[in-house]
Amino acid sequence: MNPELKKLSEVLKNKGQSLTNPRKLVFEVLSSHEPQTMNELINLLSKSVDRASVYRTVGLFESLGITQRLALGWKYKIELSDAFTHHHHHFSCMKCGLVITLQDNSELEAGISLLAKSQGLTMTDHQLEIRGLCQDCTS
Amino acid sequence: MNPELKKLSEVLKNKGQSLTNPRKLVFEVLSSHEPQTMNELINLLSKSVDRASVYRTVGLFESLGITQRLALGWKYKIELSDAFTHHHHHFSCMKCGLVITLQDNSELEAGISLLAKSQGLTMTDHQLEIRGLCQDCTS
DNA sequence: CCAGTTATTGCAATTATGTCGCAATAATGC
DNA sequence: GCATTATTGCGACATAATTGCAATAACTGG
Repeated sequence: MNPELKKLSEVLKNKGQSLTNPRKLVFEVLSSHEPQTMNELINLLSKSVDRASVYRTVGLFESLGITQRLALGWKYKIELSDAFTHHHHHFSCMKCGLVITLQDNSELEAGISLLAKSQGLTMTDHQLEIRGLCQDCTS
Repeated sequence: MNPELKKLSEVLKNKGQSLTNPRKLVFEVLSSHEPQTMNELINLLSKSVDRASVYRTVGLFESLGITQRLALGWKYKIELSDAFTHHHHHFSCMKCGLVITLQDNSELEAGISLLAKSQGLTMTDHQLEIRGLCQDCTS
């Protein structure tokens, strides 16, 4: 079992949840692709997992902090949370829909933490989306 | 006519669009409330505006840059864009659902612009959501 | 490693959300 | 005001998401 899957298995066990086949499959798709819309997930898994189970699995994963939901462009998408990938932000091209993952930037991160702290808020998580035009669409 | 509405009227006229009653009403609800989900909008306006028109109006507003769509918590919500309010970010409490508007912070903004520029991307817009626990839910 | 127990799945039905065509209506320019 | 044109509301449709329940798969202790 690959290390990522092992981690998933542990997280699930810790919360009293079982590692089922549908859950493995959803996790694998999320591990190996860009952020997915629900429909993309459902289509990719259509032969092996039922629609309803994809919804239930994503719901579970979200409640356990395994995945997070982002608004990118006009649709919401699902991706693994920071514990399973490294923290990053996104750019979406509003013309062609391209999504680009942006490298972490420690100064920016520090600024964001500070902003939360200054308001007495406990930050568990954050997401930044930059919208605009990608290089191809700019020219 | 209040100054905000006047501005709306001008923007619409500039783009060859008319200022209709449904559009005024949708705009007024957005002006006077926190970011709204589509359903909140539809329910608040159910006596005066048809569902389909709310969708069409929000679509129009988005395409004209009057409103923008945000992912807050688990749902996407609609709010007036920066031209009609001042630029800001959001905090969402993942326990009670409270949404807090965070003051603009010029250093943070500069960092975000820089990040986009360094990748050769043209930024038209961005949104930051900080998630966590509000003061009440922390204690 | 097997059987019993319990959680999870797949399926079908249902509900919620979003879109579309079209006749009736309201807004704009003159 | 009146004619012209865009917009609305309505009903029908399409898509997305949720639910109940019987069948099935995963976990536990022996």
